[in-house]
Amino acid sequence: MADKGQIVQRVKGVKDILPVDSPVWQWVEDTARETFEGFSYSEIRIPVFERTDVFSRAIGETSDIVEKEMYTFTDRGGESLTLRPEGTASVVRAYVENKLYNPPGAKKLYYMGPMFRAERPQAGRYRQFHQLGAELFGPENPSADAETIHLLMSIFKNLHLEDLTLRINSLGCPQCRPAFRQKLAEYLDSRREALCDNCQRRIDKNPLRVLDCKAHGCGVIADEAPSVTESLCGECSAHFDRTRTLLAAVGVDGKVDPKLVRGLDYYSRTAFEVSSTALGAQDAVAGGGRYNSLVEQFGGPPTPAIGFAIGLERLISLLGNDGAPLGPELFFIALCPEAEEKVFQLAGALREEGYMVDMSYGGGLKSQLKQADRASAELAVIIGEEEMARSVALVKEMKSGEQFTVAFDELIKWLDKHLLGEE
RNA sequence: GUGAGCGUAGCUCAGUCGGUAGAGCACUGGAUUGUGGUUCCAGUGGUCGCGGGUUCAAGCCCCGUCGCUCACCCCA
Repeated sequence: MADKGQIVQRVKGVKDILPVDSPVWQWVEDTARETFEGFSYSEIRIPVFERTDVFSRAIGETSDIVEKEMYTFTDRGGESLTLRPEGTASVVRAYVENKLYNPPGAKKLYYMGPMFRAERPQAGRYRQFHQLGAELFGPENPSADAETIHLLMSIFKNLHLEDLTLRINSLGCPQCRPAFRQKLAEYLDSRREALCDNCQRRIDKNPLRVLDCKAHGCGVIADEAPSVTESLCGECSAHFDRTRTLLAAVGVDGKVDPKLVRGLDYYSRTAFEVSSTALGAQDAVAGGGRYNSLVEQFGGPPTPAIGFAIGLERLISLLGNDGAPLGPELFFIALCPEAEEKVFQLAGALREEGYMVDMSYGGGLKSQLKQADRASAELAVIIGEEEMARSVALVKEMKSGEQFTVAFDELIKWLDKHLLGEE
């Protein structure tokens, strides 16, 4: 089968997260978890694959994701399964299936993990990428919308990301959206010739998408198009205003953008997106919105919900890589077999004490010290024949070059004092 | 799915008109038989992505192919 000795390459569009990069990932994940906890969220771990219809039902049969970007396969039982292209559909499925709507009230869930979309890779776009998302089920009040957006912005703030743009919009509800859609379609039809080919097709299929088309001509037409904001019904309008008032109260300023339209079919009312000019063409770091009918679509009781997802690769590319991996506190060097046994014993004891300990696996003193240096160790602990004979270790401070002779029995106490300043 | 650019040492890259495969960093050894990180000296390291073609001769030109990157599309 496999060609012996041939290098196997990773699948197109996937990435290895290497040791140099993992500290940043861990920091982001830890910071996000802390922030979620501060907002009383609990983690939910959803499967990486689902029955295909979980996604086609939630995201919309005609969306690009479902039509051409899903990794779908048939399992041994002949069932169609799909690697999750996003998290919301699975969380909703799990919410309904596990009856998390009982006891009644708000349910706050977050998740993080890999997602899969068979797109052509590009800067900020991969076939396996990672999302970190949150879903709030239950409340319909604008306070839920504002809190969710505040949570999202708090995560960025805690990661010290400042230069981000938050745009918000209201897409209306089943009561007022059809009228707007109609009005927009009529306007666009009157300007049909000036639109790009793609948008001409969208006039009937999904006229809202024309609003965020990047083609220059379409942008001009979109600017003059009837605005969603003016077409909102009284309730939607009040909901949107209240959301913005509450956001202002926590110091979050989002730019109202009537042209913001989200790609997934399930959104209603509040929609938002966070982007960065530092990202290139794929400039959205996070996006989300309200989806009030999805739980019902999945067979649950009518339950309004709102959520967002953050793209981790994009977010991390904004952070830069100033996360130098931490070296061990101690690096043991043995110069003879007897010393090696002693090193095993001492290193074991110190690891139990909680010290970060590494050791060499052989070589001369010179080469082993070089290894300690390369590992960025703080202290090198050298034990050879001379030291064995005297029952002492030679402890070298790598940065200064200063050396100390410490009796084996005294080593832990000496280190506590030297490294931690404890008596 | 469409388009463009790029594939040379572990890494970053140079390679003129088609004429012997290069540099810096890294790595190994020595100066120093038990002392790293600085310095000096020496050395190892190549399927020039892969396959074909043109040519006396191809890293360089031509065709194909694979990969990477960026953009369109779409989205996080």
